[in-house]
Amino acid sequence: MGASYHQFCPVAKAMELFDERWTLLVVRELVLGSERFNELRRGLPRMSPSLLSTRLHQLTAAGIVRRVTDGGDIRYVLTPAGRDLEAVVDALGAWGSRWTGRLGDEDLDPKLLMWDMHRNVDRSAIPQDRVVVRFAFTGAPRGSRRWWLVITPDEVDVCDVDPGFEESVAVTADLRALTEIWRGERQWSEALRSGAVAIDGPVTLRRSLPRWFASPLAAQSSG
Amino acid sequence: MGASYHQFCPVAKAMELFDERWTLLVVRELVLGSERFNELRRGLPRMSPSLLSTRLHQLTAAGIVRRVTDGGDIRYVLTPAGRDLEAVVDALGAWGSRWTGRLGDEDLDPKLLMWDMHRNVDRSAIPQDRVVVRFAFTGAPRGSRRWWLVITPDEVDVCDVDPGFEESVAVTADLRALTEIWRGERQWSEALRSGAVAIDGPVTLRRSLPRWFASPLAAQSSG
DNA sequence: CGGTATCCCCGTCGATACTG
DNA sequence: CAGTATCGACGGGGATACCG
Repeated sequence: MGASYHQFCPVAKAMELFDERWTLLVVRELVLGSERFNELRRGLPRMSPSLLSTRLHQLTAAGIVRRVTDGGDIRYVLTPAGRDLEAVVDALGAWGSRWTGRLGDEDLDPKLLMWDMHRNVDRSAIPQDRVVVRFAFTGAPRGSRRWWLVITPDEVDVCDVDPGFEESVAVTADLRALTEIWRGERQWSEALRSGAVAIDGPVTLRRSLPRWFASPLAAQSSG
Repeated sequence: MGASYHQFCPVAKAMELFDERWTLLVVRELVLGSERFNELRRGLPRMSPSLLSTRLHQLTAAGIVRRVTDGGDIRYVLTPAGRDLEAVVDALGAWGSRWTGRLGDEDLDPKLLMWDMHRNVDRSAIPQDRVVVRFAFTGAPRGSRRWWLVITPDEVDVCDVDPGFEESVAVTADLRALTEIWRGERQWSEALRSGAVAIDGPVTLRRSLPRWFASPLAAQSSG
């Protein structure tokens, strides 16, 4: 746990838990629905596994997380106290959207963007059963420019190598542009018009693709 | 500034600012109305002046605080971005009230309690012009057991030495009990009945004293 | 009153490797 | 998949002294 502030103020008591690096981002991942260790890691790629482990222990000790085992299956779930933190995460996210300004180049991460988009696919907006979307990012480092989302009724997979299936539609995008769209700071329509993003494929897919991805960030900043 | 998380998520961008020790408590003080350097220090007694200085610089660079000078007068005021943080502080305070459990002994601080009470006196609830309240804390370290609040129409002063004026009413209290009352976790009536707190003085003053102090913490946890 | 300067320690965190 | 072990650096921040 973090050091005590020696204050009786509830804000101080709360911040004793949350003023340590990564802690609230772990909570964010749990609020977003991740439950397994390596699932959490994918949402927190720059966090070392040992530190994630430490944080999960701390959050468990604080009564925010419960480690649930079922056979070999291990999941981390929020307790009622943890679920109540959604209000804190939301308040921080709302403030961050409004006031943190333009993203730095170091904040752009195709892998993380794909991971976040993949878990917010709105299947009901997709007019076919199985769709393969290829993403090509300009302005991303070599080796993380090409990605595929394989969307089936049951699941959505992220691949960084060609999965082999025939691609249904291709998105070519400036990494920053697509990130800003995802954050709700830019419109698909504007980005397509300006050429920052291009969609290639059958017209029905091309037209509906922007609605396949239901960004919780954009929903938040507009709501 | 804190190190980057390399994430585009608004929660991460916000936490880059607030995951450093003390930062959000400085914001809390500003939200509560403190404006001068040494006024902030009184609300953050365990924070070194150099660190407070650093934090104020960081908050200024982040567009959360503005340093306003008028002659020799220097004040720190929240910008619109800073005022928007009130929602974050409130969410944290609400969560902290509900879930941080019993205070540790190290969280009890008569000086801080007096400072917080003094700035939340509801003058309109006091039936006289000038009132001197003496506080005697049991369960506090020698040297910080006796305090006085001198309440006049214009201001409220905290003293740790006898101010000389005749005392109007005296409160004898277990430090933890009064702190818990202040946090809204206990009722004056119950504490008086149980003997954890005693009020001595003229009956009119004795009866109305609990309403003189309008705790923002109690208001929050009940609302 | 409103800060800065300095110093040093200790703990956090990051990196990497490794295990059941 | 689900973590633990180890190790080193680096810098945050606590304490104290001091200045305009």
